[in-house]
Amino acid sequence: MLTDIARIRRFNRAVTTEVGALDDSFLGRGRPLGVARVLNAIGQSGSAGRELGEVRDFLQLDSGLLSRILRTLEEEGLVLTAPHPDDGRKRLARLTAKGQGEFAAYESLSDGHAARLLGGHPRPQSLLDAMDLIASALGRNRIEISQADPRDEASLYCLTEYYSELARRFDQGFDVTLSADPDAASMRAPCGTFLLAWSDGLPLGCVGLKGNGGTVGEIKRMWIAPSARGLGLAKRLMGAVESAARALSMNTLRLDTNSALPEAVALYRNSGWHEIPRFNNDPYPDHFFEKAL
Amino acid sequence: MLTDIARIRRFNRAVTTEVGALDDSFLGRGRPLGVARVLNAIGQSGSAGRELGEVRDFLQLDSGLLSRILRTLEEEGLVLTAPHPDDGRKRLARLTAKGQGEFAAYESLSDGHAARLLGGHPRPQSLLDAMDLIASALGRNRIEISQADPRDEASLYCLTEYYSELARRFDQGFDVTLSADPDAASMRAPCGTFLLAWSDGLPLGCVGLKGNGGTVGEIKRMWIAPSARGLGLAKRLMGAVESAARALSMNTLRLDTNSALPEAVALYRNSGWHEIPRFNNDPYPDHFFEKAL
DNA sequence: CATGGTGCCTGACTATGGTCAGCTATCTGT
DNA sequence: ACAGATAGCTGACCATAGTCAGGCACCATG
Repeated sequence: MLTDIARIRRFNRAVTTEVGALDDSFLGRGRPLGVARVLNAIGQSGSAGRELGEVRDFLQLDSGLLSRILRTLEEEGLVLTAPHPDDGRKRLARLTAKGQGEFAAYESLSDGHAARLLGGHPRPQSLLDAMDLIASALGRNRIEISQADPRDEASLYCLTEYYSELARRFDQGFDVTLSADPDAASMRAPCGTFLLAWSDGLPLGCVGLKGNGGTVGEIKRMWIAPSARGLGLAKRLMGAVESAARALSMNTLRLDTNSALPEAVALYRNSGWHEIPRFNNDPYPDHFFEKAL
Repeated sequence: MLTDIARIRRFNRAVTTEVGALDDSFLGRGRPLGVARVLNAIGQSGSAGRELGEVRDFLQLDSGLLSRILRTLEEEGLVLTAPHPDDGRKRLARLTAKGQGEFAAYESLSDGHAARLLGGHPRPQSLLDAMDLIASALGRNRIEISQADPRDEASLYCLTEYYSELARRFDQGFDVTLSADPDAASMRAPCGTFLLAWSDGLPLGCVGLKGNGGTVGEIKRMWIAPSARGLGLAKRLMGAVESAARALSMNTLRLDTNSALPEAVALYRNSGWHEIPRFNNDPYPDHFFEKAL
């Protein structure tokens, strides 16, 4: 039978072959895979250097093995290690100029690979969306939530996606400048906060907490990337933003939303929020919620 | 910047981790990966046995290495090898009953993995579609065209998809029983043929050639899976079916189509077909083409 | 029936990844 | 100051994968 499982197998085979090919291209620079992986792990962290423990966790390497690989890289003149300034037991590894060159060479191998794949496809955007969906499905446990500035690039990316989704879903369209606080100024420390959900370097969702120093906060701009919907990320983000609110000594949260976003309305109803009368003059919302912390 | 390349990288990382996890689960049965892979390669070919050369090509193994792995499997009582009946130099490997048990255990590990992935996702159909799209993009060079019976399961799968796509795209819907030759009887040897495009066990497209023993043939039921569109597969299928027509001593091909399928009309116009007057009473088509071979 | 080619096997060897015990230096808490 | 924990290093060891030359049996040709 042409089961779903056959389709997954085909995917696995295609991807395994592809990953193998990528590994082979990594071997093209005359270095064993393990060494190349360590070089890349160190290179990813920029010039600040990276703690060895971090590298070990990231690559799942044994301490002894990493140590030996580092010696190899040091002998090649690609990596320097130095004691950690705050903790003499730890060491930091960083790339030398030569190491940065090698790192860049690996990067461009892998980028070229990606560009070739995209360039050869008739619908690159669908391909990327498909990749996002699969990466989210496979990596759902590795999504991390962290604080950010709403003016950061990743935040702006999420907000732009959010606004354009609102524009698509609201009958009357959406213009952020008509909404209160369009530049998110009050979603920063010390009064508020802004959270991003990250998955392997790609932001998958955001939520803002607007405060004025008092005990009442307002949740704004909650958005989840389409590829990550249904994985429980909205609940996690809401939980995280409630914790942040408590940490800012708030005891009441409010939010507004629109019935054109039924999944959001349902989420609020199912997680302890209750409807209250309109509390602002924003033209878009038609539902208003409050929650006691 | 949040480039497309960052998204591909994230996909690569997610998938590499996943493939690693799959490999780990393969190691769960106390056998090294290479041995497990050979066991699976032999098991896939059913009870007939598989030529060692085939296994070597499939797994990209060195002859010596395969030989040793086979000895391991024989010692474990999982595999039997015997000389090839037609060529004493070759050998055939097949699973013993115990080997089939182990093979089934590996299969169910991998199926369980797949089922868990699908079951844990809110939109399994989107996930499968995304996998198809990616597998087609990665494996575009490995698509093979072969002859089939239109009553085979894979053919029926393609035809069903084809009919339901027509039903979606035609304003008036589509009912195959209103069309001439609904059961594809004349698309089989010796007068006609039916071709399938295969990618790693999944049929991605089909085309029928209807003949009556004369020099005029008719192309019917050309369909390409959505995930494989734009990769040039339609051109390949048309080329293959034209060769098949020549082999059946045909010198003229005809076909009908509908302006609701503009990509098909464009393909015919761009590959040597010219429009002719209606040549049947089929209720659906509104364009008719002919090509001299 | 000789010749060269093919498929498979064996033995010898290497590289890579990975494990583990034990060591030193350093930090943390009391 | 001291005990115990922690981070990293080293040496010794092992398993797996992979390479290569040479050999044997068999096949296809003339």
